[in-house]
Amino acid sequence: MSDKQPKKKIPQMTISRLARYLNCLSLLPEEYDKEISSKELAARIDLKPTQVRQDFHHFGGFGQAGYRYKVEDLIIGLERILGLDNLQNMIIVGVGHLGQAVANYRKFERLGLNLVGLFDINPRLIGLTIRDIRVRDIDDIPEVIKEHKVSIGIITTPADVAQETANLMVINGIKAIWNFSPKNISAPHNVVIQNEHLSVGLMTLSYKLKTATEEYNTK
Amino acid sequence: MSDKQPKKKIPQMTISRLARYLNCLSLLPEEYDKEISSKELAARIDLKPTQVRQDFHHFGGFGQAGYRYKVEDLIIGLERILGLDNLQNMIIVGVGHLGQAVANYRKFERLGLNLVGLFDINPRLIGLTIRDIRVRDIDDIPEVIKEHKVSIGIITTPADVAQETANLMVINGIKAIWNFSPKNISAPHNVVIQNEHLSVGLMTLSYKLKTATEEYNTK
DNA sequence: TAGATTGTTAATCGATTAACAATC
DNA sequence: TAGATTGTTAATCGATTAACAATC
Repeated sequence: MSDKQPKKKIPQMTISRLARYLNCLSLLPEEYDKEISSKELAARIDLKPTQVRQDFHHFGGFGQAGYRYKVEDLIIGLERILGLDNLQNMIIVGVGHLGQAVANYRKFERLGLNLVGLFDINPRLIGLTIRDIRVRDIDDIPEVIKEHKVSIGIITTPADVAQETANLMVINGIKAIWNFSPKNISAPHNVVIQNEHLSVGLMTLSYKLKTATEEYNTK
Repeated sequence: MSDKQPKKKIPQMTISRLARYLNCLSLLPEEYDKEISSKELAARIDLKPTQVRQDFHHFGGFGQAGYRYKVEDLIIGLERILGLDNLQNMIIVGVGHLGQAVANYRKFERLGLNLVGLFDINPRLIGLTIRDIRVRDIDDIPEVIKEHKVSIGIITTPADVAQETANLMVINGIKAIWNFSPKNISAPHNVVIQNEHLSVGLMTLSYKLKTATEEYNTK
């Protein structure tokens, strides 16, 4: 009953929540090792139980009326929905601090994401080894993409070369781009782009701080 | 007409879009130097003109019927709404690659956000100077917060010390926390928290890649 | 049985889009 | 005037929440 393909488009917000459910489940303490209810899961990430069940309902549900969810079933189901069940190879272009920070992100392996290449133009960085991967010149990108069937490209370059980096990735067949540069990049519509714009988060924080301060001051 | 205080709670999505509007406006090419229409602005970030006007309407609007928006008015108005018009001081705790990447983020100054302290426990890092700021021991945090009236704390520590770092910030009076560690942190409800969880973005990308591939395969 | 649970439909709520008067 | 524009209300659309049958 948990294998239904969704007919309708799944809301973006539901996808974000699925990611948060999965995160939460993988960090669960001992006592929830085996089973968890929608109520308990919801409480842990500050949502309502019906929200959890409705989100799962898009995919036919992961449990059975009367029983609580089996944690293992949830994890496996969510991973399959999110496409984390089959291995994807990734490269990082731009090995400054941000690129090295991303390269050292510990969760990649567990998510079935495999880093196979690091690239830069800076001769000082080329030859360095990070996480057992040697930093290579960007000229080697086509070769590595072909050799490892890379599907995901991560851009951690300066903004002014982000677009040409994306172009290079697209030409060589990359299907998804995770963009950390502050500029929006464009690509053919069959290439998926996820922008990670720090400024949006920072401005949101600033807004929350402002409104919280105002509330406090008028009390 | 652009100074109305909103009575009702502003949707989170509206705030994110305001941030994107502001971003877009600050990157505008010459020809839009002076004025821009809701249609043009919307097109640049893939939205509908009515969405833009409705978002602005929450705050009473920024223009006048018949005229296009004055870019300068928009920028000033959005900055004020987002709380970017008065200076805030920030510190970064954790000066690994991620911390250094954030410290080097170029937009801070323009957004009225002022980095005044860098902290770590690693003796190798303490004493280093980044962006004219000397890395200090975390024991100095209380002193610096008091001296500079720091309101924003940025956590770029490993996950296992994220919560205690947050506690230290809260005790010393910090009002907003920008958390880059993969763990959710908790704080009193009068302290604002913005989590920046990479895994959510990465899982979203993975989901998009999966569904795009499926579509392609069934065509 | 009583209490707790999920799946699922229906009701509510909120956000986006459309329509249009007012203005230039 | 005709065309373009914003502000603002109304209509539509979609997402969240509530309710409840089925199940344990």
